[in-house]
Amino acid sequence: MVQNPVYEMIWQVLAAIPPGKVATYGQVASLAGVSGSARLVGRCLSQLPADTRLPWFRVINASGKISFPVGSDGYKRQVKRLQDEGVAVLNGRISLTTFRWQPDGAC
DNA sequence: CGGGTGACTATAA
DNA sequence: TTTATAGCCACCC
Repeated sequence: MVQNPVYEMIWQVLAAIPPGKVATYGQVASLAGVSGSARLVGRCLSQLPADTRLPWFRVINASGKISFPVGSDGYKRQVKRLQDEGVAVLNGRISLTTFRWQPDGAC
């Protein structure tokens, strides 16, 4: 259950990220109306069920890297998902300038 | 109510 | 470039 509408907003923003693109925690937070609270996004993702349909793997940190410890289970899963969508992960880093999601603001 | 934590970010040195 | 620090907000004890 969710008590806070913020979480649902985050999920909505998350689902709006197109395939082949990525967004940072701060970006998602901003679009969800909680700008400055990137940690909330991280918390929200950490609570997502393993079988969720949401593209949680399209969310990375502002450094263009995956926020999981390198070599961890979640890390490998995220890299696999990203690569499967055509996102290049080189040296554990993602080119934000190339793959960053640029929302059209259509709402 | 207060203190600690976390899949974060921006700024300064 | 990397490290340190402060700010951020919900959740848990």
